[in-house]
Amino acid sequence: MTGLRADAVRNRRRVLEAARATHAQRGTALCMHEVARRAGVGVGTVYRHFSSRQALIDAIAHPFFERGLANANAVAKTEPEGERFTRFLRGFAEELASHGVPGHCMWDAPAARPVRTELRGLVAGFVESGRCAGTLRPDLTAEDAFALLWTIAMLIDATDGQNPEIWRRHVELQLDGLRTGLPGRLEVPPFELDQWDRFVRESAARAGSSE
Amino acid sequence: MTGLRADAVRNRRRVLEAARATHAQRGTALCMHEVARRAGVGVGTVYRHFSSRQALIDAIAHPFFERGLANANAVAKTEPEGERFTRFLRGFAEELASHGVPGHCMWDAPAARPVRTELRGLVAGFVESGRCAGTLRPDLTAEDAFALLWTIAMLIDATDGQNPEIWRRHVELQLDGLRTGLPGRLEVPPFELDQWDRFVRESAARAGSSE
DNA sequence: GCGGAAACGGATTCCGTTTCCGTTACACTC
DNA sequence: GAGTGTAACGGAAACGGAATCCGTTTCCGC
Repeated sequence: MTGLRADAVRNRRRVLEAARATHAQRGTALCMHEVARRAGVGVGTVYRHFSSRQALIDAIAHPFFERGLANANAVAKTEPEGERFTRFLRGFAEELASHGVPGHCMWDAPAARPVRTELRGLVAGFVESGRCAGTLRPDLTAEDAFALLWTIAMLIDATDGQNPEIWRRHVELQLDGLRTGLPGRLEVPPFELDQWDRFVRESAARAGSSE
Repeated sequence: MTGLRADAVRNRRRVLEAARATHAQRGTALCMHEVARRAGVGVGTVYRHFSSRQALIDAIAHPFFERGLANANAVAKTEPEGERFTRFLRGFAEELASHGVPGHCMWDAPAARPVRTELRGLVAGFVESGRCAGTLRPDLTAEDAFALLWTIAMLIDATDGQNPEIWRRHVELQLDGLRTGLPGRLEVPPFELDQWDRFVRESAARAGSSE
């Protein structure tokens, strides 16, 4: 990244800013011409820095995951074990709703991979803590939590965080349903992390190709 | 619809068949040229019958809802009150996974509106029965169920029904979480049907415009 | 300041949707 | 069964947006 020429650095920053501004208005339907125009550069330059539309959106997604991670770290530090997952999920949803969300795509954005991995580790820890503390059902897995996060993100993203009555209610219903209770054992086995990874990759590819 | 010239009727049928075949292979990323070629007609003809790509996809969505409705009717007739919602949701998910699903868009497809409305009424009935029978949590609303159906559909649709380990597990986790148990009262109020309708409309529009 | 590598910009290609209009052939009359 | 009005057809072309290509410009080490 360093070793870039001065004008290149400047333009890269401008393009990113323009992309963020455009994304804020148009969502993931942003158009490369418009980003270029706003940044005061040619389309070619946009493509020099971000090899595709998708790559540009990925780059925008990065700060979102960073905030998520900061959030998760705060939760890990300040919340009691039994409450961590609940607090994290609520915060995640609010964050998703208030700062425009890159859709499907963001779940596989290469730029954000390390951050996402770390975030995932923390979430897995929250699930474990909750189970040990006896506040989450004992057969809940980290992967179940990831899938849940994904569906909630879809619900929120579908209308860019409008309709809070709907997604807040959904989140609470979920949280309540995951508590320890008298529900029976699930007859369906848990799935593995790499199955989830594959799922995310495929769904992102599918969403990308049709867009 | 009737009063159409004989050749028009024939072509309309051919286009629909071709569209279904193409959709089965390519998902909602089908291309109008290809549909036209397969149907042995010109693109113009496709557009005469279906005013846009979206309209064509809507038309494909119709039979899906009809099968869903048939399914729901069967459930209403044969299953005990307390089990209806569970059985319906499982069947809905399997159906979604096995017959290619039109994505976001289908939830607002005008062609399927009457069928969808009827289906929705039945689902509301299932929720009510479950609550009365004491198998579903008493604060669950029909609208909660619709939102749940939507998120499950997204999960399944994201990889066209591949990854059954993931979505089956998710469905069972949901069903188990909705049972009567000792979970607390939700602090978040239920939302209204028209809020849900607005949500669906907006999300479909958003998904459509970016495709 | 000079040379050449790096970066630029936008015309161009590519690909998919949608429109438009000259042609075709159905259906109805006599 | 020929004649006529018109619904329906087909496909060429316009359009819109992503991605590429290449001639031009700018930077920076010497």
